Amino acid sequence: MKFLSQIQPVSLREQVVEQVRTAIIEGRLRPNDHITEANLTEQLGVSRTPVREALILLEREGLVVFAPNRGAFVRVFDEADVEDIFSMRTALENFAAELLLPHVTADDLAQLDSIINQQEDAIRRKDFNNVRSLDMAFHRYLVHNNNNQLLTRNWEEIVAQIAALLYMRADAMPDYDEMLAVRDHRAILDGYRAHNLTAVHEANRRINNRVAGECKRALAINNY
Amino acid sequence: MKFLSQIQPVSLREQVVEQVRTAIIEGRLRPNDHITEANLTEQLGVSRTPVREALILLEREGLVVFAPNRGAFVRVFDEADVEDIFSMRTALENFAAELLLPHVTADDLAQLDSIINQQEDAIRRKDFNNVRSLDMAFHRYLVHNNNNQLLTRNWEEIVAQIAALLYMRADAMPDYDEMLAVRDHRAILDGYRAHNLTAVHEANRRINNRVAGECKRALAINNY
DNA sequence: CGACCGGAAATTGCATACAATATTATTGTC
DNA sequence: GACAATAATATTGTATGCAATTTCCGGTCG
Repeated sequence: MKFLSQIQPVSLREQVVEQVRTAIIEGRLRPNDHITEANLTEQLGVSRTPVREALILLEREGLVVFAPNRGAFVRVFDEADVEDIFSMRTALENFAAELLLPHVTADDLAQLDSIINQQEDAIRRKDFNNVRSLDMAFHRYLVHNNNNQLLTRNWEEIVAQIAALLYMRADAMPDYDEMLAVRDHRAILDGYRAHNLTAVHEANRRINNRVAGECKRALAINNY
Repeated sequence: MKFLSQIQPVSLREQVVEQVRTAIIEGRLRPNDHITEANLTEQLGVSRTPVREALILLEREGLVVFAPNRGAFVRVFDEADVEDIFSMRTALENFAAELLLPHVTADDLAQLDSIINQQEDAIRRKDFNNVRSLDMAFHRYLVHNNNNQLLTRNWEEIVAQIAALLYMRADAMPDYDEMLAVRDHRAILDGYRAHNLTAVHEANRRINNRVAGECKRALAINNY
């Protein structure tokens, strides 16, 4: 009987990608910050090669941009980017709903409900880091459950960009009402409960439009 | 008045990506072929560094896979991959239709019609390379016209994988009726002409399901 | 004749060295 | 003191070197 999973060597490159991506998503690296290979090399204690390879991957993910011979900068999103990101996200989550709705189980619904309740608690405790990760966990559950690798990958890529945007929104709008997200999630969950695809699509669209609008306003406030 | 566009230095890395990707898409590199850095270095006359970086990017694109310490291999798709790819493609092209349909112009429709006619001609002349690129051009027109960078990128990534699959289909089914694609494209175009989103969605779904089925059978025939 | 062991070859993963380019600081002139 | 020319610095882009791991092949022993 198999009770252990294969050990995979995880390359330095992937570890660097992971760390820098997390730093951007968590807002320790801010839009337009200059990232030099030398700096990362120093902080991480590895040579330029894996650092460089990691930056190239992050560029493809849309989290950093290169200025030729000048280095990498944390990507600054403009209004058009925000529009693209959220409309694409809507499309992907609607697709996920099409895949999942026919097979959704009672256990799935219970899990999702539990995530929402934990998020509500975290908001009450003002534990905002957990709020964010629980918010993501809700959507991630809906997307990952379909076992469509392409969907998962494309969604994860977008969600990293969104995470960065949400940190910016939090800066611009310090007294943002986090409970809105909880209500939104309940609307989506209700759609799944009712096996009503149109309702899920409608909820996704409404939510993403709202958040996109907030991000655009936040961009303006932080004048990027 | 601006009449020239900026010249951008194109890195060796990108050139290598381009060449290897094209080789895979055009079937000069076949599924499971072993790609070594040394081999590419030799053929392309550049050092290992840009070659290596290119392979890492191609892995992210899903065109090659790495076996740790053994090298890169051209990716072999299985039935589940095919299912994922074509269902995702349907989702993306349906999304593209949502974006484009409200703004589609008479000129767009004429361009698309012209592409279809050229494809029909190419089939009659048995100019199969052109058939393939015209087929892609039709879909690409519909996707690129939306100016949604994310959509474009995700679609291009998938379409590269599909191109590789279609070469495999051609091997397995030498007397495949290429005219089917022409009829399909006309169905899509009719949907756009009638400003009927549901019709476009329906056509996309039907077409992608058919082609996915063909690719799965081709996989079995070539026993991958 | 087949299984097994060992070493050579192949191959990547990471580190470092060198070259090219862009930015910044400095110096000299007016 | 402002400005231009130039030198110095910072930084990437590319090439090469070295170590670790895996595969392959030949030889030896049962």
